[in-house]
Amino acid sequence: MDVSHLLDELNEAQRKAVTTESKHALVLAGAGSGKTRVLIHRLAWLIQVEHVSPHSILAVTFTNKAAGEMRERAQDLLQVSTRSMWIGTFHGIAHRLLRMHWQEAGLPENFQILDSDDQHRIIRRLIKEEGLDEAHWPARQAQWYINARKDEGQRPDAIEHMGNPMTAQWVRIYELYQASCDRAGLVDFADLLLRAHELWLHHPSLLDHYRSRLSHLLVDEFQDTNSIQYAWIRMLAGDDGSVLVVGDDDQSIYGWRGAQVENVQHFRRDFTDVQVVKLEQNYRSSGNILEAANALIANNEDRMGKKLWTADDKGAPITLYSAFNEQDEARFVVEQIEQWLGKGRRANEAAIVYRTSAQSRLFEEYLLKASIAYRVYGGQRFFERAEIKDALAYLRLIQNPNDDAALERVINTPTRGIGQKTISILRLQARESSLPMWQAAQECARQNLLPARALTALQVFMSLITDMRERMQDFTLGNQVQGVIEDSQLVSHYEKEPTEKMESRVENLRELVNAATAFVLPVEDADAGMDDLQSFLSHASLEAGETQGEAWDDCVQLMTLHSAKGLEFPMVFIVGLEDGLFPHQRSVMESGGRLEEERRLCYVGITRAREHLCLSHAEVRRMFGSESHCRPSRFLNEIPSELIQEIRPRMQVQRPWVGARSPEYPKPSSIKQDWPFSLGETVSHKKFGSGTVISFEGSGEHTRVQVNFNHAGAKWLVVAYANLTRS
DNA sequence: TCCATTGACGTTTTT
DNA sequence: CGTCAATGGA
Repeated sequence: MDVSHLLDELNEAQRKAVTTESKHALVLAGAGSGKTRVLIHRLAWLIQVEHVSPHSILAVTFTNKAAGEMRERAQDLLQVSTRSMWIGTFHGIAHRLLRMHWQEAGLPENFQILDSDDQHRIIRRLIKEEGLDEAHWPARQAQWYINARKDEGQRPDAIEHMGNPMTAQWVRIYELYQASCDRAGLVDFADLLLRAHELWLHHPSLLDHYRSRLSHLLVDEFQDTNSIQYAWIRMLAGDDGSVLVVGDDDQSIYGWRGAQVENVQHFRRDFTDVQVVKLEQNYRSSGNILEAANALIANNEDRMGKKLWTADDKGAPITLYSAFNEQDEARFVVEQIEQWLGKGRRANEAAIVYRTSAQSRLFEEYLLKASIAYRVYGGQRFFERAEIKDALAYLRLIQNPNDDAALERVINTPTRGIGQKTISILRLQARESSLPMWQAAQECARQNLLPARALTALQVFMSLITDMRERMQDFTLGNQVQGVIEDSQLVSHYEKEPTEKMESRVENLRELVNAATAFVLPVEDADAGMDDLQSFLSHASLEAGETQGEAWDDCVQLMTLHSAKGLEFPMVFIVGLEDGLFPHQRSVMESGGRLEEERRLCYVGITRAREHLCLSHAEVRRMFGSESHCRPSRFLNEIPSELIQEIRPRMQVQRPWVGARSPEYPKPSSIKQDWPFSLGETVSHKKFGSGTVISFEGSGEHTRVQVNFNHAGAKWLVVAYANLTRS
């Protein structure tokens, strides 16, 4: 068979990875080096050249987006159905296994997935019930503790607390939480992975079956795997499975979430016959940008070591703007974007990237003022909205009345006279008898433990749920959702809210009905024995849906550095490069590689840029209400200065004085009006060619401008005589 | 039950 | 400075 189409467009290193004859392969793929392409082509190679059955391939990623993209691209390249291939996220695949083998996994058939919000509520409630001081034992920390233990594969009984009362207390909370989830048939995200691992651990015959079936494993973003994911891969691979992992240790930015970069090193140790391939040719960024990235990341120790290079030119210099304060920074960035647009470039080619999400606000403000459309990544997701979760909670109760998280959510939403008192009686009863709350409620009714009024209210609620279930048994999914929203009277409940919010909430509920109506039960879910409702609910938890806006909208993109990973833009602004903000204060203080992770984050940011990279920092920034002077980020010093062109206004006006609040305070933007050009603008000169405006001086006919010419270097020119033109 | 005021707190986020 | 959650009064 002619396989040239699989190799033709690959470079040598990529080919080596795709055609490897070693049993295992570790592909160290630098940013923009075509790692997804390698993964896809390897997949196709296995099928078309090595004649591996698609049925035997498992490809895992971290995000649904990546999984979807992989399936799509594989489909395109192979021109055969990818349906029989297992392509998905770790969580998605674990979930599927648990649905198929719920009995062996010790789960009820109708178990539900608990998202982190629900998890938080449960834990908080539990800590209260225990009578613990919430200031001393914050639910957030307990949640973090539990998830961290699960990510390490530890169940409560396996944790040694060695007499440490602190640890003992956390373990106790973990135990209580787990018991409460088990009673309710709830499985949290970390539990999906842990249980999938335990499923094989405790059922060797099942493991054998999957080992012989899934003989070829492909793992994307390997540097982000945590202990349990790594253990799971190892277990599945066994002695005979073949594993190819792709990752970049320099882009490991999720250590704080349990990701173990060490897995990249361990892979070579734990697997035999591993071919290591480094992909270092970059197809994304210009030479200057890559050089900056290389120089920066070289400051990290313990790297596998890679050096990106490109066949392209050096490209435009990296620009650096030192703003007076965060307002000035935002103003500058927006002005640059206006120029970008003025050159006929598109808004969605530009991205503003920052360390903390709170930083987006000012940029939004200035973009709004300039009437430039923008989109902020990482807002609230569709299935996480309160009204959607309420509606889903009713559906979950229909599916599984023991789902305590769902019951607590809607037992009094809309208000139906079941107050805190009644609910705590139910909880108490549930705890004492180790029953889910639904059954505890029945018990309370039977034993007459409630005042008449509360009892009536409770019975109204319970029959509402029971009636819904019976009435809607044969409904289509869309009608079920519609029916639940009607019967629960959620719409009129939300209509009582202040106008603006209410409209979008009601609109969202309508959208939920649309989503349910359009939902098609995926074949693999049907295979795993799920019905429409169960599959829909699982999807809602596992992929909480689009953040907001459509990616293809022509908007300036605003996002944190974390969410920028995997994306690329012709024009990238990395803002807020100040010590304390980026690197973040908390990372500077804590040791243990935190600072190196920040540096990797910066590396990720830099390597998002294709043509233009613009860095900025503010000298004064208002944080938590008070102003603070900020040193430029140490990362700026780690980028060779010859790659950076500083754009620095030489204001005739005094620098804005700190804390000035007078309204007539001269804003940099109003000063700019007098100047024919703006900072950073590209201009051209008859003799010197084109260059960038980097500074101003004087006013009126004496205005001088400093231009850094691409060939002639930096020059001061009197605007009145120089005859500069915009380009 | 609902609204208003007060108080604590303040990375990064996908599943 | 802003947000969110908890508390307390009507």
